[in-house]
Amino acid sequence: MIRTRFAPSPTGYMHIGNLRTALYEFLIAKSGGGKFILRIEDTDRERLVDNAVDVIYDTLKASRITHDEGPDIGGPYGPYVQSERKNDYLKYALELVEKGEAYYCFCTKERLDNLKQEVNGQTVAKYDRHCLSLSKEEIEKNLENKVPYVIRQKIREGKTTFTDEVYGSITVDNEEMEDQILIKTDGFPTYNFANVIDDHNMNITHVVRGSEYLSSTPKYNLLYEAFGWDIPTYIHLPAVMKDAHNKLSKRNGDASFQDLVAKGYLPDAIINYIALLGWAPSENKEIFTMEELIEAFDIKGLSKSPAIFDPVKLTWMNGEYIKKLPFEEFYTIAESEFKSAVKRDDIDLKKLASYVQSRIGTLKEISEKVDFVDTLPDYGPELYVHKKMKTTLEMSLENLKSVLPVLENTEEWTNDSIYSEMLKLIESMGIKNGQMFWPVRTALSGEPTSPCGASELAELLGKEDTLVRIKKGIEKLEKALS
RNA sequence: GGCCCGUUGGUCAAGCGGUUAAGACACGGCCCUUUCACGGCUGAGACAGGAGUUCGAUUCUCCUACGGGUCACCA
Repeated sequence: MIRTRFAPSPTGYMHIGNLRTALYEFLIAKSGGGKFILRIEDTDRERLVDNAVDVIYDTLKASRITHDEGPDIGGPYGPYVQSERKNDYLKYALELVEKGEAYYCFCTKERLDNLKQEVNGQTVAKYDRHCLSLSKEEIEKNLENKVPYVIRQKIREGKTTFTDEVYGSITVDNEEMEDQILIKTDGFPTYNFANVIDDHNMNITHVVRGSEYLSSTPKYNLLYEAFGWDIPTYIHLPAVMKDAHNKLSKRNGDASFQDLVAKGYLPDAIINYIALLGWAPSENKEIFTMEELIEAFDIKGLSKSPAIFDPVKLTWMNGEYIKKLPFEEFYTIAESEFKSAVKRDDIDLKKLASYVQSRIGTLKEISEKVDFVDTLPDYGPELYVHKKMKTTLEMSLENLKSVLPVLENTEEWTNDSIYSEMLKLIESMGIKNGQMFWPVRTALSGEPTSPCGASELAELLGKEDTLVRIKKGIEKLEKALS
């Protein structure tokens, strides 16, 4: 059975690349009827952040990426937090020391620093195996004297080849690798080591992670081989980029999942969009529910090259999701936006919302679409000139003047009756529809575009305000023409 | 710098030796239309460069260029 794991370290922030990795891990497991495990990798005691684990839970939950085992729900392979497995790691490291696959190292930080060299502005260092030649007696003595130590993996000579499901077969000369540290001075394992131990003990069959781990994968293999364990299937994922040169990252101030949600993006849309960043389905389709993603997912569709995160396309997709929402559901999630954007209490917000639903890419666009309701913007008279409607200032003035008494005499203030009254007037004046509707729409909204047409605006704003706004329009036009 | 990986329109991408090189976003035009949006139609736009293999290369191999990753007691 396929078992994948998402193994974030709790640093208080879930970036999009991370989330996409979790998604793919989830999809790989689920599309094969397997299990998806959440494991918290908190071996770096200096970078722990409060509540960071909650951010992880909340994000996964909102994304509908549900884990089958994890710290919060337990499971047969617990504990699922690395700090709670601390003692295990030392045991395994000592097993390797016993086998001659690892050794104690008592080198000081200073000595190690001296090994470092500058190469083209980059600090490069390779451990010189100083402690590999220590005698048993020296080691015993150091341990007795409580000299701080680390345990290092002894890299064997030769070449290491591994197969990645995305990148294919890769061979690296072991000369390229240094004797990496397995257990740190503080007794905690390094990420690489803890990863191998836990993945093995938790029966992880598919190791899925970012392509930045491609270079260290040979070391993983050497570790599996040293223990005599089966090597898992490797699936490395291309990076998610901000632009051609930079990855999406917290450091660059790029949006995290939470940021995007706060900006008015729907979690389902975000997931759908990032699923397509680095993966393509075999069918030509773009909108997927999570169930459909599970159904359609195939490792073969994974890409090798990095993908640039495009907020414009995300916004389009989010708009698609918003439009597809049943109105009541849309109103439930958008109500607060409408309430804070419209202070007037005589407005039928639901009606307004029904007009807005098909016209926004994100929830945050609501306020700019409905701002005109509370206060008529200070628009310029040139707004009345519309090329396609063939309207002019003079014509607009004349038509507003003629529609005013008609509206004043309209008793039943509904869209239908306002619309038909206006049509009657248009017919009697022998003008084009747009030549009446455009000036009215403009006078009522004061905006170049509005979420609905003239009669709907009139109904929405109410008779009193409608008449006031048309009179203001007449004044404005008269002033402009004088 | 060593090693590893990558390179199809502005972006996401299909393609897996023979195609008029899909599709989506964005962009232009048209239609629809009570403005805008939606929807429909349509246009422009790409195989990094060079060798080789082959009857035939976007597809296979090599080289070059460019880009990314990695070289920690960080993950």
